[in-house]
Amino acid sequence: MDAARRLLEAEGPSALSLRAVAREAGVSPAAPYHHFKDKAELLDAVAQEGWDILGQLMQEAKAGATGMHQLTALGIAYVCFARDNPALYRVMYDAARDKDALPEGMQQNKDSAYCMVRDTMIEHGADPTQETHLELASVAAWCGAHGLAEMAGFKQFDHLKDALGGERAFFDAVLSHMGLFPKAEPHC
Amino acid sequence: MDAARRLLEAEGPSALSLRAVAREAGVSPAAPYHHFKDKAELLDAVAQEGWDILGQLMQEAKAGATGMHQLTALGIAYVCFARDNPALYRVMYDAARDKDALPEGMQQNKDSAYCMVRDTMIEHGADPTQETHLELASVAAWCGAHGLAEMAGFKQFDHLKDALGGERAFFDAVLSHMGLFPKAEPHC
DNA sequence: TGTACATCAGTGAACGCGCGTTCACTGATGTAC
DNA sequence: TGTACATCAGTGAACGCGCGTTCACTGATGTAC
Repeated sequence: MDAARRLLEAEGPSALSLRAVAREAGVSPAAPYHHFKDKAELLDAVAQEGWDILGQLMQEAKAGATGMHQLTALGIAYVCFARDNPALYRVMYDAARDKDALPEGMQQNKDSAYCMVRDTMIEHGADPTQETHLELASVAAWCGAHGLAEMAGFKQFDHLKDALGGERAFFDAVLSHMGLFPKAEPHC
Repeated sequence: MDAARRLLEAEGPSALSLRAVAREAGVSPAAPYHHFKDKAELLDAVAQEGWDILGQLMQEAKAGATGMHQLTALGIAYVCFARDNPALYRVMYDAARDKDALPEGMQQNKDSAYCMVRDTMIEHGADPTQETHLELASVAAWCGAHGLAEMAGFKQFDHLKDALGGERAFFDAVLSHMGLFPKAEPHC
């Protein structure tokens, strides 16, 4: 797993073959089969690790903010994770697309990234009895953050980052345009 | 190009090799090299075709709506395009990510998908002199639509689609939660 | 109207490569009696 | 304390595969004089 993570950020998602991972781990091509059924299982494990890390980072981000700003902090943490771990982020969503589903438990586990968004909305005024409305707001926020995460690297938006005074300000400004995320407090 | 498109929707993006395209076109593996410098050039061409089609569909969607609803119509058209051409959509963004940029002209050509969003906002009240604000709103809308396009296929949201009475209603509800897209008129 | 030449889209065979996976196997470590 | 056995993480060689790309070549079509 360590080798996979190392390789991923060094060479990108397309370099993540079973053989390459074994090579990086200093081990024969057959060795990984003692730990994973096949390539897909290894990739799934890497992806799951990614979701766990994301959840953890978002937890920390939430703890470092107050009130409604917690929601923005979650969004920023999400986008920063994607920026800092682009290859891992890709593997996470590739795996999800393969199964046409986000990882199981994403909507159940209290400390999953998705549930944190939902819960934070409830804590700050969303009506938990309006189940559909609440879920829609969470999905919308999730979509917005994911969209931004994917766009953020494009050159076309460099001039906006400059105009706003940095990448973080850009993230903040885009998210706050979505209505779901209030403008952030001035720190990261 | 036709063979590439056919193959893409039949077998998915990972099946889109030069050899496979040649095979699908009923031609030898070397033949494509008379039309494209290498594989990347073919993929770029396929992606560009995708952007053109997307722009066209959005144009039509806009023409079929009135007032502020045009913006929602654009968003829905975008998401529907991604749903109907998932593999092509993937190739488009894969190519963009490779170059860290959306296709050139995306922010210049009047009839590009991105500019249509921007222009439609201006037509319906956005202040064209507040350049940064206007661009941020466009980017936010684009991010939201892209995020939704990527999430829409996940099983986790099936129950929301059911609760709302269909996929289109789901798209509409999520987009309207983003503040940038007013609720749609009741048609597709 | 002919002739010479250039262009073009194709062929088919070959290259070297990295891949996922399987196989029989080895040696170290843990465990039951 | 010894002995027999099971488990475990590994080896290394081999398999068949599809890939991108290159090569010298072919035949049809267009064009200049």
